[in-house]
Amino acid sequence: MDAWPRTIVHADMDAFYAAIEQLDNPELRGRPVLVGPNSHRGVVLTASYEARPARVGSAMPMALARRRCPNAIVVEPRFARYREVSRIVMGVFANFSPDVEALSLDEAFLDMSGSSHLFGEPAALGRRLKAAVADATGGLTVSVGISGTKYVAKVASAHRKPDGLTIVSPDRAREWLAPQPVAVLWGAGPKLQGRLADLGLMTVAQIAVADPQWLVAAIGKTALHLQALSRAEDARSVEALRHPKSISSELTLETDVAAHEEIRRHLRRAADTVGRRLRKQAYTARGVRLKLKRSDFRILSRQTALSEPTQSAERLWQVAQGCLAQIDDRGPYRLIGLGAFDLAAAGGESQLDLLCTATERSAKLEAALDAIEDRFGPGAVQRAVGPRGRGPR
DNA sequence: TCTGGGGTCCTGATGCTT
DNA sequence: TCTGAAGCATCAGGACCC
Repeated sequence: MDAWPRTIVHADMDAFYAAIEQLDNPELRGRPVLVGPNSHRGVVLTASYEARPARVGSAMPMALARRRCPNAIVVEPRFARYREVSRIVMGVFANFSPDVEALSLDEAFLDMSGSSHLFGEPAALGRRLKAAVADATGGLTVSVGISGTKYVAKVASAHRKPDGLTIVSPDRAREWLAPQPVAVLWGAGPKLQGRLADLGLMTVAQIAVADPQWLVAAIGKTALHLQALSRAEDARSVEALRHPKSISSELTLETDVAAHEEIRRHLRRAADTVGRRLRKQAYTARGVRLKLKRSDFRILSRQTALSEPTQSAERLWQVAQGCLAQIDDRGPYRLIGLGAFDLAAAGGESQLDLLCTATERSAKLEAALDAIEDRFGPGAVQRAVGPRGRGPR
């Protein structure tokens, strides 16, 4: 079929975390549910559809969400459970296509090009995929968008939520996008939307026909990317195997801190977490980045390139302390984070790293600590038994 | 209203090399 | 030997996404 040179599916689970809580606990069904930490600095991770008429949604401060929706039930997130259901959902997707690109726990792209003989035309394929997900999960719904590019498929899946199925034939994709607001363009967040509005550009159609030189002069090279999307041009393929470029851990503190000793303590926790993830996922890092968020929300960061790749928490911590020493600022800080970047598949570690890794912790203990942090949140082990990764010598 | 955590990508400034 | 330009890499910060 000429109109469908490629068939790309975007599948996005509806209010995933909240829907799982309602699935597991019948008392929550039909009631407004907010999933997120119930701390004074927490934000909503997911709001169930029953809560959304009260104008609450993801990333909203929990305190505000509770004011707007006082009858909502707040549920602490259970990421281990969400990962478990995610594996089931991804397994369903894998039954439909060998090319599945997971974007997060609750959404994925599937390349279904040339499989109409197996699953039928796009509408039939969409219905079968939705039914299979509901069947495998005990009733969770997924919104599906199908088109000829990743971008249009993604916009289509969000078009009719929840439990939607939107099919946009590639030959009318540009026409379908045209009347939509610029906010649907991937990469146009609140800041850029404001700048585009200042230029009188409110719809996708206006971006599509704007003079590219003028647009680049006005908003920079991002303009070319936006304009390609506005014309439904997106050649990216579905990539089943993607390697992470960085692994990080950060924590917003209950109260701001300024003392270096306390900052170092939090860095130790972050280094333990990042080191553990590096080892678990079999990567080494050649760079360490320290991140501090001041009370006024200004973010400071310092990074250091390593001469030797590492996956040792001890090494990450040492380097992060060096980064901390470079910062000429007294704080206080509300967030402390540590990231490892310039990742490579592990295998060529130095003898020193292997020694560090071997002596730091056994794999069994790692798994147990993982489970504890999953159950009780980041930093739970440190809160209970003190800084991790400094076992008896 | 008062703003999480884990990521990716882009941009401008700066410093190094040729 | 010195200097400036160009190209490139790195760094810090910002915006964005889920």
